[in-house]
Amino acid sequence: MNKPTVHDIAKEAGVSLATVDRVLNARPGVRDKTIAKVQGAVERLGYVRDTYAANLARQRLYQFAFVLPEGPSQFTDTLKAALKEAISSQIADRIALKVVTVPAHDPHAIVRSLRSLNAAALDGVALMVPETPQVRDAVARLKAEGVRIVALVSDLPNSQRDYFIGINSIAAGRTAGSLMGRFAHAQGEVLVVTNSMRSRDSLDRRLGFDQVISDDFPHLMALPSIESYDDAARMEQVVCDVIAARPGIVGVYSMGSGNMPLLNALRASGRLGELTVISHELTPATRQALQNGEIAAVIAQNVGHLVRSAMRVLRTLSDDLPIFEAQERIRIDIIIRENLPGSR
Amino acid sequence: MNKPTVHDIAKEAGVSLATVDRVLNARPGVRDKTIAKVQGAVERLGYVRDTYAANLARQRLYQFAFVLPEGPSQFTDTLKAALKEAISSQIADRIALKVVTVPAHDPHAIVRSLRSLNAAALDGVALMVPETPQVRDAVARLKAEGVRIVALVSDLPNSQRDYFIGINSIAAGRTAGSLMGRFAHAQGEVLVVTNSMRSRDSLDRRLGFDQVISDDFPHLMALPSIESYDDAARMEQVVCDVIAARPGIVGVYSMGSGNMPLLNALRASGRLGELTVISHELTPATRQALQNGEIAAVIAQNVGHLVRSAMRVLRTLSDDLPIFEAQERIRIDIIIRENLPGSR
DNA sequence: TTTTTAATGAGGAACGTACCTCTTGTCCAT
DNA sequence: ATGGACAAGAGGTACGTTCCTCATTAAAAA
Repeated sequence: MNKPTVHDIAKEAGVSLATVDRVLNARPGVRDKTIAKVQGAVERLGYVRDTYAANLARQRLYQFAFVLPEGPSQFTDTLKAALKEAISSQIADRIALKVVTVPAHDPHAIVRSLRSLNAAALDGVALMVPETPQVRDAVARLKAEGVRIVALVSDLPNSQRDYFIGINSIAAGRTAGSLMGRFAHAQGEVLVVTNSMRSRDSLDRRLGFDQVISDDFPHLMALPSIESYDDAARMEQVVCDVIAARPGIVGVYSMGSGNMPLLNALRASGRLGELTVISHELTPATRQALQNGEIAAVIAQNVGHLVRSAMRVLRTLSDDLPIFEAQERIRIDIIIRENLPGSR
Repeated sequence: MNKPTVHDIAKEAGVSLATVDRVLNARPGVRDKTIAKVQGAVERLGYVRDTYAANLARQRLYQFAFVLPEGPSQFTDTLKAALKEAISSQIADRIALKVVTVPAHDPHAIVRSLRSLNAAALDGVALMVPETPQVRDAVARLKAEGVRIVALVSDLPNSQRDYFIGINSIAAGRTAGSLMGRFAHAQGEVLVVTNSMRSRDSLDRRLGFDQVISDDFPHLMALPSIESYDDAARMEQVVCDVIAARPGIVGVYSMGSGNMPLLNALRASGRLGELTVISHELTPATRQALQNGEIAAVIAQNVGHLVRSAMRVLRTLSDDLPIFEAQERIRIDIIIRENLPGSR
């Protein structure tokens, strides 16, 4: 028995091809009774629309936009690289991609960018921006115009996003905490650094980290967060000072970007060897530090999966098809020197 | 500028559609000079064949077979489940799948199964069997008949497989060793258990594990491997005995399947709380034990990725297309309680 | 030069679906 | 009963590719 086609459905339901087409594509002009007949046939034969033939016929070109934070960040750089790579693969078949970068900390500029998108010519948007009331509104507007919205990396829990693709930040923080607790044997303090605690991701990571440290590893004490506000020099200076001032520090948890200045400061302190360093995101800097044994572990999300998943989900949403959740779940990767993936 | 089609190529190359088709599908009857003209046009326009339209026209149905070890193993069970799930998704579009189970330790039975496959009606085979001379020959025979071969989970390095999908066992062993060394602080011995050291995977994992332990963690000493030979009762008994006899044991490394009897024995010993247990493969048993805090970490490979990758690679090989390696690389997952993925 | 052979052109049908037009049928209100 | 509105049928073209046949041309062999 071969895969049933629309013709088989028509025969089975005792209606014409045109009617089957009307039902399948939810076009008007069909009685409820007839709709039921067709749907019955669909279920009896186990018909599934051949998406590829459909897109071929429809001359479908999915128009997606990726909105990413601009500015120098190794993480977004790798993300963009993954995006570029995906474009030239089968994954991006029939997908026209537009990448827009926005200043991450300027909600108004973000909204301006979102508004400048031509919603009419757009099927979906993947958004990696902090959630603000303005963003929330912009998302609602896009949704209203029929654009599918996917939150990427950091969720927009209070917006009308259709899907979130990324890892749970609390769980990521807990993972970091657990590794820190097990790796750092000696009693002592843990330095926690981040870009900015104004971001929800950082807050959640810190929350998860603290939960685990205080519950399971009483020999450690997590210090208040140090924030760099994207200022590498400042970060380096502050970390240097704190490390010098507090000999009780046994571990460092880096929650966000800016691992390069952090590592520079730690190297300068001469105490890197005795510290257990755990950071987020696999970038050239953290990869190198892992290899050197300077960082004990990196908590990461596979950017390749991230962008492929985003494209698959946007496409699936655009087709009003159900999402295969198991395939889209992004794992919290723990990376140490020994399981560091190859060249990419 | 839209995606170029065969018609555009024909125009650009100044030949007819038929000739373009002959060139693209490597059919005979075209002069070298003309082939060059067409290929030049292809490159200039950046033509990529629309695989879906092609398969539609060709009425292509990929015929793949998965050859998996039979017998009670939670790992192969999850693998089969992942396979079943993939079949009902878009991934398996135009793929007809046949799953064959073979007794893993009987090379002749494996070869019989492989021979019983109708090579003429088969495009590709994914093979998860130990490599023996007989298997090697059977693979060569299938290859000769034009069947693409992918080694799954354990490689067939000396056979003519087209691709290997799985993790590097030495690296997996090193990862386990590194975690063991960092998690188990106290000086002591590490018990190493496996199903059988006759399997290359176990040998390699042990090799990697020992490298790291002896190089980086001199406070630990890995004991000789205990083998269960698929005999749960025996495994339980031996582990019980060894645990009782050696109070210096601080860690347990389980390299293969059979985590259930191992855990039973450890629970019975009453010393599970003080032991650092690291095992392979995420199964219901190891998942439960992770959640209970009985196992410290699991080294895993994502079976979902495994089967999806296998299907993608087989399809790509069947189409004589280049493989997008970065996408097919299977990561060595480190799973602890905190980053245990959701329900599946 | 003529014959043979190989290389190429021209055109069309098919794959499963979408979407279009035009026609026919059915039912209800007037 | 008749018009109108809506439901359904019938048939077509298109999408990009494959694969087929048949005709034509150019080059090599006789």
